[in-house]
Amino acid sequence: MASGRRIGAPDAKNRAVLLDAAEELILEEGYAAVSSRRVADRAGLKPQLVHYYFRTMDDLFLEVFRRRAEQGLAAQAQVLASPQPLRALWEFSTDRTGNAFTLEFAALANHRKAMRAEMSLYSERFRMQQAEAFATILARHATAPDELTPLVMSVIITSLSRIFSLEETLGFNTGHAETIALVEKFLSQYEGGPQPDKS
Amino acid sequence: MASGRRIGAPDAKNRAVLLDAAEELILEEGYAAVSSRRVADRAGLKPQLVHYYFRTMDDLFLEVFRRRAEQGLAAQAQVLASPQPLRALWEFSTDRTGNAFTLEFAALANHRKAMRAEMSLYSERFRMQQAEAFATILARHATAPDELTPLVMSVIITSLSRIFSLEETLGFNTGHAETIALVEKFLSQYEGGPQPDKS
DNA sequence: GTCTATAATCAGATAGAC
DNA sequence: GTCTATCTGATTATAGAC
Repeated sequence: MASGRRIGAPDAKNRAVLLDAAEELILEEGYAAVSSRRVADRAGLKPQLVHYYFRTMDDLFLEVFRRRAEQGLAAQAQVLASPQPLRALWEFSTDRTGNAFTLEFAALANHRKAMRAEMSLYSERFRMQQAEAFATILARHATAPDELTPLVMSVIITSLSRIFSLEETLGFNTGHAETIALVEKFLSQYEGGPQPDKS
Repeated sequence: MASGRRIGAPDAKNRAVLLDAAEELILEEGYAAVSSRRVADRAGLKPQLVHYYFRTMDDLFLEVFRRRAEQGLAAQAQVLASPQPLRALWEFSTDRTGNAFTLEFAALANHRKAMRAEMSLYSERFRMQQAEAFATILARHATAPDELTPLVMSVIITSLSRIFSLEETLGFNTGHAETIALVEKFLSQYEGGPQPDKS
């Protein structure tokens, strides 16, 4: 028995309201600005409720992360089912909001063991999901050099798009246009030119 | 006149002591854990002194950033003077400590205007310094495709090494070995194999 | 030029009321 | 199962003492 304190039901309505409020705050002001008081204010609830539904603030952060990560995995699965999965992933990985979250959680994970473990786990799942989708594409292209495995493509695409997104958020984009042109050339080589989305 | 409050001399000894303490704390526990009390404790000084030498905590962060950034630019200039600048930059950009700082400051910059402006400025200087050094290398290689400009090389090398460093800090390295092998091949193509450093 | 006493506010967490 | 009164301590910042 770790503690006699009781905790709210996982499906309680106010629990979700608090998660939403915390998520918004993380995005708008960063994880460091997220306190029980501010979360509660935004949710229209009393601050003590944060500690009723989440044992500690770190628990709250973990739950927000898990929720976003699961949504992200589902969204990425959709994206990878596109007829041009490389191109689709490139667009997907450039998403500003998604990358803003990743930055916040990475900063948190850097100093909190539980968050680090969780992020590592989900990073693996994201990357493997990408690699599996790319394996199909590359099988069709005998021209691909041996070194360009699905995993390598996944690493390069997400690394570049993440840094681009981050730097653009900082208001800095030197060298982006030229590099995007190179990526574009690469994408066209493996999937053909950009096709208008019919969905 | 913004405020009647006085501020400590820029070259005062305790000012540097506080900067050192803040820098250590940012690295070890993250910017969110940096308070005037904790900085002062580590420096062996009274908390109020932080506000004597730095008007606000944000000013302190800004000063820590500037100091590191200037040191970084000097270090990078040395590195780029190497006989194998591409290879040297690749090693340099993989530095864990440097990337940990960048992560913290990026998270801060995401929500603070002054920090964002400062980071943008220095990012530009780092990138241009790299691109200028690479221009010399690429001039010797008529085999380089047109798209692979010095700026593009700079973007790709730093993007990959940053993400690698970050992911490894999280304890996650899926796909790294394969991608590094590809980078290695690329480096050898432009600069020859790894040479033992004689310095 | 250097430092401190003090103000005003906010923080996470828990025991206990409904 | 849901919520609140309350404790204890930390936070930034300033006005004023040396």
